[in-house]
Amino acid sequence: MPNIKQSKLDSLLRAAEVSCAENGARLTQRRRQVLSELMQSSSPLSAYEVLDLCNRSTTSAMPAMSVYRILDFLEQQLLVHRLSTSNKYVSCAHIACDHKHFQATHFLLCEGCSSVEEVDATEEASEALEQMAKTVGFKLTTQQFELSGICTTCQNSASGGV
Amino acid sequence: MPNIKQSKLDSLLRAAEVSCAENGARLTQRRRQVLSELMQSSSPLSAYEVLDLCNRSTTSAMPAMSVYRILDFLEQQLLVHRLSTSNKYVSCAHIACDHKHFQATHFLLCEGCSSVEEVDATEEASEALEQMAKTVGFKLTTQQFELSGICTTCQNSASGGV
DNA sequence: GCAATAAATGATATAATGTATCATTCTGGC
DNA sequence: GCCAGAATGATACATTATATCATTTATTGC
Repeated sequence: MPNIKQSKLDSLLRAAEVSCAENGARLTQRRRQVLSELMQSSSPLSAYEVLDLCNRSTTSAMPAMSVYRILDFLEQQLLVHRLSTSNKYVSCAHIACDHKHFQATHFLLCEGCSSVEEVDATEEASEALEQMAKTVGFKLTTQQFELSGICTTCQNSASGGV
Repeated sequence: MPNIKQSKLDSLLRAAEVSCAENGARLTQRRRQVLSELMQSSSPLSAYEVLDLCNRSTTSAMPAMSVYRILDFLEQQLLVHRLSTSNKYVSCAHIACDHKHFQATHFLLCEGCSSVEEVDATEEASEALEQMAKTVGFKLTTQQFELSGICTTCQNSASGGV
């Protein structure tokens, strides 16, 4: 279910290519393919789900190893994010814009439709959590949360499905 | 490395037994064994790590399936918590006291010594996160965060390890 | 352009983690 | 003791992830 238009996909991939080039890296055919599948998915995908999608759309079979390698690469390039609670991957929501990942990034996971919303941490939330950690002497280093909830769409379509 | 005294361990296990009984459940020998290993560990353990520890201390080998079943049981009884970012388990910090899990529970993971601190969510943090979700129309259902950082001990012993 | 080098991918094997299923044993109530 | 249900054992298998070495593809210096 391609939930984005071809033109949109193309421009995202172009932006990703530029972004890689700026880091002295290359967005090869395989990497583009993996990233493209993630961009077209409305929900996070596991490594093997990505693999299946890739092998469905092409003739030359990709080995699992390659998918893991490529996902690692894409994550380093900040083109995809890994959700640690589900061991799945989503393409970054800010590939085409000039958004930088200065703050912590959080993910809102809809229990209804499995969609994911990527949001920046607010000052208030970061501070409140830091304060909470401080009360037991902890000094936070990184923050990335995956929050379960119900998205707007699913709240309205009371049924709770896609 | 048993980081708790035998007397402490015994009283924790007794409390766990009582807690189970109150729910009409039984803390069997196997379940006690698994819980005991988690209580004695200073850091979270994976299912297979628990399995190895159990099989080291007894003659009759426990199958992996049992460990998973028992961990599920103990989690339902709120005697252990599952850390979703690492797929590991820790024994609850509040087995012996009358603490109830009314609020969300968070976990502070020390990058230095791998220890875990269990803390209740503060009002401020919960509210700030809810607010953050609200800005994109999300309604949160559950919250449990695993925050990386450095614990007091490791901050002081600048070396950073146990 | 072409060899030398590095980067990326292919291919195979295997480790690690988690679940399904059915058989067996244990437990409490009668 | 017997029965029903709970708990565990045992086996197989699905899923997820990594190690390793061979091969292919791109880049650089000449």
